[in-house]
Amino acid sequence: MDYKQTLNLPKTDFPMKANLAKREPEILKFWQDINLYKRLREKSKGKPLFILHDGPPYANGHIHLGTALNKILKDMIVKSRQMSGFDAVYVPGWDCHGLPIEHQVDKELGAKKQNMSPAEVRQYCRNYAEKFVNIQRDEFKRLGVIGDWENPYLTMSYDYEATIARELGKFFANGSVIKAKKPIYWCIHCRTALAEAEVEYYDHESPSIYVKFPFKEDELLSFPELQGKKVSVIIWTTTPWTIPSNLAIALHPDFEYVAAKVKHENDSEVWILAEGLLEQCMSEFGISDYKIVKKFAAKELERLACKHPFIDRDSIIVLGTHVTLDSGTGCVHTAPGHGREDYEVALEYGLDIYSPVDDDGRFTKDVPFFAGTIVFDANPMVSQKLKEVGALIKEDKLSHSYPHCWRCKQPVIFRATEQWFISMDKTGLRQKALECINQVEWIPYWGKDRIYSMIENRPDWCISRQRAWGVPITVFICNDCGGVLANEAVFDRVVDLFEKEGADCWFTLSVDELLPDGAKCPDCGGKNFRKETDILDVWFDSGVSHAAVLEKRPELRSPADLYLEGSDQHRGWFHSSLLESVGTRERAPYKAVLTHGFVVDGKGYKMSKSLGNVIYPQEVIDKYGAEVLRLWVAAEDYRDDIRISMDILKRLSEAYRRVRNTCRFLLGNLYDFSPEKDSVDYENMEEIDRYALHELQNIVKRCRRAYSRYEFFKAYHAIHNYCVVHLSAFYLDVLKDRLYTSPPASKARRSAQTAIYNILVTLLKLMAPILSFTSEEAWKYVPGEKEHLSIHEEALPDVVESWINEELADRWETILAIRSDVARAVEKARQSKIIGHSLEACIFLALPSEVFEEFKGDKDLLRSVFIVSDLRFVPREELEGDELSVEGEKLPGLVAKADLADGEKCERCWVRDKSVGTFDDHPTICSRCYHVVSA
RNA sequence: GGGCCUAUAGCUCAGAUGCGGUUAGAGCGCACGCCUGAUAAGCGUGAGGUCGGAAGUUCGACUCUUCCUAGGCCCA
Repeated sequence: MDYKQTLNLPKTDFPMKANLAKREPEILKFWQDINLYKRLREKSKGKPLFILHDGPPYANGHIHLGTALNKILKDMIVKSRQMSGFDAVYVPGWDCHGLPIEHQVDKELGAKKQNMSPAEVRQYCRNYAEKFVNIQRDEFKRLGVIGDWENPYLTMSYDYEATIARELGKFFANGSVIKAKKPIYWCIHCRTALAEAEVEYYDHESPSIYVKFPFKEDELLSFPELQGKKVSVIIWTTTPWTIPSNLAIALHPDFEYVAAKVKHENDSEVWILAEGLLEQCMSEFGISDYKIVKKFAAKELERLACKHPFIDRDSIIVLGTHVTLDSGTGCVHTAPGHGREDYEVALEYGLDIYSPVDDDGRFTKDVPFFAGTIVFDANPMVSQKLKEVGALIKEDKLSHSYPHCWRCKQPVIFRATEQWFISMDKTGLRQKALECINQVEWIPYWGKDRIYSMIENRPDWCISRQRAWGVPITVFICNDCGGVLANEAVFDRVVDLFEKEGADCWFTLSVDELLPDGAKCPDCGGKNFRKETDILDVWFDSGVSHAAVLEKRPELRSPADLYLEGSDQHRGWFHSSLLESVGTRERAPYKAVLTHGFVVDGKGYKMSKSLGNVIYPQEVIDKYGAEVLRLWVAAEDYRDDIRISMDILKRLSEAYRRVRNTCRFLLGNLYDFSPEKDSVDYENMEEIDRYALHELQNIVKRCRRAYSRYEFFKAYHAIHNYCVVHLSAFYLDVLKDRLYTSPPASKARRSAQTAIYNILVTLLKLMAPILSFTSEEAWKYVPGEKEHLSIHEEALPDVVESWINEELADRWETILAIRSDVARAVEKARQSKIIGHSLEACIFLALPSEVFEEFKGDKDLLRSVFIVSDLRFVPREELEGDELSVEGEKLPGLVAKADLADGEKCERCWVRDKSVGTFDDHPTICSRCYHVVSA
């Protein structure tokens, strides 16, 4: 007889092999077909809202691991909150305006662009953005991210553009917008102002020159020892082209300066520089023969005037704490129109913000010798000129970190131009923002310090750009007096038009069509206007998303519960959103802000094409499936840098298989189980099954706590560990005998099935926010009636208090300790070739007396837990000295030994038993099986 | 150059409140073995860290301080 046929072996169609690359799209289609997002919304009506407001990625290019990580994290949060009883609405968005797209379009259009109107170029940009919105949408959906993908928000949609204009109007109305000349980063190649966020630093080779600025003759009257001498201040610069714009020389107020007598080109001269740099400079100049003739405190030289080396103009001495002794001479060449610190110190001293450079980077007509020259080309010419006038001490080259344009990668310049700013202090914006920061929960906590110091120290917000693809600064300039028309009526009119036609109409309609009736210049009463042609910084666009999305959509609200982005957004979106919201509403647009780190390679280095360590999401999806990518996001502590490598992914895919297989085994043993009909009441369940349910509650507790704190790595470890240690290696292994050999409908078997059914359902729900595909796939195989079509409509399991039994847990902790020591005894016997499978063993066990007292009546329970054929309690002395015996490690005082069990192996249940061979009609099976088979 | 952050076994994370105190724990991977009724599965055993480095505070530090190194984000 084939006794195997009489066993209840596991059966399931749930495949062992995931084949995720193929199966995931089927599950995605299922979600699409049932319209999961819509179903979730309908079923969640009336539940408390949880709003995770999506930060809009830029609609350019394909997604990368960073964006994938971000979206998966958001998805796991939204799903876990949804399953925790919230109505977790998720509206994804895209940032559509801005230079990168315009740049790409420039490339595609090439020369054709010259003949196109701004409106036509904008249409091209719009199409370009739309294309990548669609691409990225598909890529995000492929990751299993559930959201309102049919109705995302786009910063280029008409209503969004109208909101941008409306919000800008509020800043004009409250008086915080100012127009000012200010040095800003300027890309002469792109002919545009760049935000701080738009420059990147690369190494660049610059000239390095030391230049003499001679004192005016009568400036040194108070220093008799310098009378009649040729005295100069020595400066150092790596931008010779800014020398024509020099208006001052900055010294540090706390440094000591010296006048040193030197011989230079056969002339006796006196040079002034910082004492701390004297030696270094002299050796640099190759001058060994010098003598200090006087020392100064910087203060003594303040406001004295030097002569510009080749222009008839003074250069006065100013004091500034930005001066350092790291390099140069301690005397800093200051061109207020060409440097941030130069500018600031110039404001203090009332100097002109002089910047005689045009949009193309050419010197204007005011500049003698170099008018019309591109500034970078002027570098050698300036050096030459300085040499001619005898002002150049030394010329060299220096490789250093220098700002470059983020798009064209060309070096940028600092240049003062007329720009629009939102003032940080005029209306107290900075102070109010700092106060609001304290109202927000920052996760991790140090994010607060980070953004606080950024807001504390940032300059005014430059909101204007000289480009085409963006929302215009919708104000009018009076042709007669240059006054600005930016009142409520203007903005109301523009907002109306934008809502109907989009911001493009600013470019297609005439001034008269755009102006509200009866518009007059507030300054001169004039009626002739031109449009401002600058557009807004795109950070302003995304910064108003709380107004354009959270406040506008009925299903959302502001402030959001959570903003979640990479830690770079402390200066980006968190920052601009805060300023916009505080500036117009006096409160932060978010209650909490969560940040994650950056994706780096397996060694902790950032990913870059040049290092060749870039991994693309698509590679991972093709090879392992999006599920493994999700598991990666879950497994890593995202608050730090997040490492990824093919090795890490391989590990994760193995961990995935383990979890999947555990689910499969659970399913396989439920093929004939109906939870409604076959469940056994808790009180009637076997002890070990009740213990399993107790342990299950621990994992529920751990996961729920982890989810509530967004600590997915803890949930992942808890789930994985549970599957491997508790289920696979212990509980399920022990259960096999009972599940397989008992009569199918016996209470013993139904008890086990009741436990594993509950375990399975609980486990799948706990997994669902992370392993969204697999939990959904397995959900379909779970027996019994289900209320919902998708597991994502279910709630996370609650802790079942009545299943918690600490007393039972204590008892089983001891059993597991004994089991662990017994396993070592079994292993010893195995190594000695006495047994193979543990079922061949009989365990001889000596326990400490109090433990023995507790378990002496549980021989058969322990036997089954050890998965052996026989168990005998023996006195300690009987085992001591036996080379097969093992001392207890987990349970000190225990001694255990494994030996071959008596009797024959039952062909059906594989237990060795003396009863095998005693039944004439079934001579190869044991009495236990005999009763099952002959029943 | 400045601000913030990180650094525990080959890998991913721990030791539940951003607080110093028994021989630093898991899982994975690895090695060896078993099983062939979870089988491109399953089980067992074992070997691996002195907590990035140095100094200091302390009766005592992986946990506190300083400095250094490496890496990340932001800024210059």
